[in-house]
Amino acid sequence: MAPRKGEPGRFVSKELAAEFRAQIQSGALAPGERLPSESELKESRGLSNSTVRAAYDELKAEGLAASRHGKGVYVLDPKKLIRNAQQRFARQRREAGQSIQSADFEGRDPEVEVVVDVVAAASTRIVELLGEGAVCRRRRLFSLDGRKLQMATSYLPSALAAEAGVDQVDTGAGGMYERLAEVGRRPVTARERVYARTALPEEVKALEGSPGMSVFFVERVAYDEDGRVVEVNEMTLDATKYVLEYDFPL
Amino acid sequence: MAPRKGEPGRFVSKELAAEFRAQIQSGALAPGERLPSESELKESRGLSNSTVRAAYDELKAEGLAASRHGKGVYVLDPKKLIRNAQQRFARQRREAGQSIQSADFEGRDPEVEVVVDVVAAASTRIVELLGEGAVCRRRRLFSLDGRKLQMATSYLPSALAAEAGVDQVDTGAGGMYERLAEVGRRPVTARERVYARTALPEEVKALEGSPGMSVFFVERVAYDEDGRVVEVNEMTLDATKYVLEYDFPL
DNA sequence: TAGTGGTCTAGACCACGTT
DNA sequence: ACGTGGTCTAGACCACTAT
Repeated sequence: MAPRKGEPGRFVSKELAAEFRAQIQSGALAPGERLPSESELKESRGLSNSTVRAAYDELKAEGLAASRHGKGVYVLDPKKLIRNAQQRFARQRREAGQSIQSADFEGRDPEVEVVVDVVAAASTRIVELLGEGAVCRRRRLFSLDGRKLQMATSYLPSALAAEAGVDQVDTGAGGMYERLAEVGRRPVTARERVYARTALPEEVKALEGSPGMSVFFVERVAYDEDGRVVEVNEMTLDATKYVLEYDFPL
Repeated sequence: MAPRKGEPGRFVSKELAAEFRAQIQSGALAPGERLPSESELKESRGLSNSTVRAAYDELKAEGLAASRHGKGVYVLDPKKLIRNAQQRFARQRREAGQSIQSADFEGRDPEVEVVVDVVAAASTRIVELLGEGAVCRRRRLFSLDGRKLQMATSYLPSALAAEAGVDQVDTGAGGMYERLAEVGRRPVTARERVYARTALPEEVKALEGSPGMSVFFVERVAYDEDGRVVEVNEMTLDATKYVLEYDFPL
């Protein structure tokens, strides 16, 4: 066949991707709809399966579509959860007895799976931030409507964690930060560093996404009044479902 | 051949990627080094070129490596520029006559290409934020050491842009925000929304990156004292080269 | 001209989900 | 059993970079 017809730089798979991209963005293909199957396109357009796959891989990486093995490739919903770093910590929410994380979900009911384990060997980055010695690690997996959204791992100096009683699964009304405040170590400022990259294979599995999906990696460091680090939280967020929002003075 | 040897779920390309990923992260393969060529691996391991490519594509998407057509695949430098949203606007820098953007580059000498054009048809999102009518669009492309880092497009109400004189290429000492302050419309707060996804083909070309690379898309909206929108800036940043940093009170 | 990455074909086989 | 996505092969041809 003629894989190319015209000037160089025009590639069948890119054009096919562009075609579906346009249809998705114009709304001609609505969220939840199924794209044509590989074999369908292969036959109707005289392509090989790899070419069709390359096109679909592009759309999946951009967060426009996702595949379900054995079922098909589906258009994703472009709506995203807005995670506002400051609003999540608003005083009225904390005092109302809500946990910090629940503000992410705008009144919805997130399923949170909590794992607690004390870790002897922390990463060099965690040791750099929290100092030496064992740290208490709290790990959470957040879901909404059965879809995995975010993994979060919280690190604290082990002595502080024990003192504040946050080495338990249930940290009580107001969440962990209230417990820290009660022992005089209230976090008052935070710094977040945001990275973006394609998900590693294990992250794809954990978040139940497609290979090629983008993720945010967020490192949040919380400081008390004296500037001491009281918590480090490493988060991996599905970037196809999240927008990060930050307000600040100029 | 035997493409698989053992339990299912083990894939040659993923294992190959994991092997090089480990070597890169351990430092056994240093930044700037060349990975084995496709044909080399193809022969030495009895694989097809597509399998090797799949492995390298994974590394490229994760930002660990990048390919140069006709030359080879090279390990990327994991060091990143830290873009602190607040520090960029620190008063002392502005008053010292520095432009806002230059704080991104930590004393280095960025090459900035500026394009100015007035646009009649703005996107619906821009119209939603700035109101109707024409807007003045300033477009910049930032490079460092010849590597493209960031594209930024700034939108302002056209009347305001003309009044403040920022429809020129050179916005003068202190940059655009000082010009706005001089006409009584100093921006005092901002909100940034951060998206992450795989780069579109045109973005890959503009940033001179590899297909599959991740990018940040940042929408910054700046408000004056009265809460009016004075500027919207849409930025696309190479996520393999940038970390976004935000400080805030809790 | 030789070596490299980039795209594509034609076909095989596997794993998942449904009927 | 059948259709779907996911991986892989073996080989072709093109485009870019160097010599």
